[in-house]
Amino acid sequence: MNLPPLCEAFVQHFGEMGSRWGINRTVGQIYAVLFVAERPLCADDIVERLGISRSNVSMGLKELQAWNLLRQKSVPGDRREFFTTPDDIYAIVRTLVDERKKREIDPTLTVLRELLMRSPDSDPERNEQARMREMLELIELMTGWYSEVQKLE
Amino acid sequence: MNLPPLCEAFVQHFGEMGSRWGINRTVGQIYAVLFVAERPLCADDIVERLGISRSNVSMGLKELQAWNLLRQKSVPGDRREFFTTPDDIYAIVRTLVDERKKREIDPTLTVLRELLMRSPDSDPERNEQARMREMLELIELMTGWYSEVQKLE
DNA sequence: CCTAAATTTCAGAAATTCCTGAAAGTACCG
DNA sequence: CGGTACTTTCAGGAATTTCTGAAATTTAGG
Repeated sequence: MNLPPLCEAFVQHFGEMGSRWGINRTVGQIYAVLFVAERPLCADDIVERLGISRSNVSMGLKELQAWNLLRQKSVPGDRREFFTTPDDIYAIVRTLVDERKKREIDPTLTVLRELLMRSPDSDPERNEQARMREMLELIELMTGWYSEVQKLE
Repeated sequence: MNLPPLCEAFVQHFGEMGSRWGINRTVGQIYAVLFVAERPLCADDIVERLGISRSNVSMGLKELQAWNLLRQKSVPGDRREFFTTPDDIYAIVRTLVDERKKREIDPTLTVLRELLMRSPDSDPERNEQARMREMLELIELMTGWYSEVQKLE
């Protein structure tokens, strides 16, 4: 890793946290590098700083874009793409929360609705159903609040 | 898997979500089984319902306990341990959020404080430092709010 | 079109995580 | 104690995820 000491420690930490955050080590490190960089970086800058393969960087950037966590800058007369994280950290956090909701909550909401929709009340699994319905209602309540809060912003 | 169809679908879904939630498939499935069960279950009940090895269940239960997500019941005259999820789903969610904060946020808070503490302001990495400080301040703000809300409950 | 710079894809190697059966541990009872 | 019913630990095999280099694809000039 080819970074000054403070940055290196920061990047290492984000790598380790990456796994706990459902992204992998490399993706976490790429984000950390972009986050502290004082100018937009291109893929090869990241290769150089992290000492990982070019293709790995490409995949990592793709994943971060799928998470909506990057801004793309192009420099006129330069064919390469440059990337930054949004300047406003609060915006980053909002995006993170949104995306996690999309991946971690919404699918469950959908599945619970479907399951409960198509099973009759007279089911032999009546009790289990009640428990699932309870869960569904709590999730609906909480996502409802969340989308209210989102509107206010 | 030895479960009635609605439950099986529910359990399968929680297995798949498990990975997105930082626990693994089996642990997710174990929790789902306990969640819908209408009585406390012992380890062998879970083995039977999920068709996985006894030792895997043991490890899964241990992990769920580390997450504080189980209640333990003992039946007098029976040597086995029985487990349930808390009845109050809202309590489950609170625990989940607490534990995730503990694993996903608090370590970062600690590391950032340490890093920024020991590097002088005159550092050549002044710019990167500023960005890290910004992040630290936002996390402090947010965890501060969170502990206020916690007190109210 | 053709070339060259840059990016993406992807098969399989490397690393990591998960799962199992066997063995060891624990606790209770007679 | 010795036996029994249950639980935990753990080495190593199975499965999954991550990473790489080589090849394919895209893009912008000339």
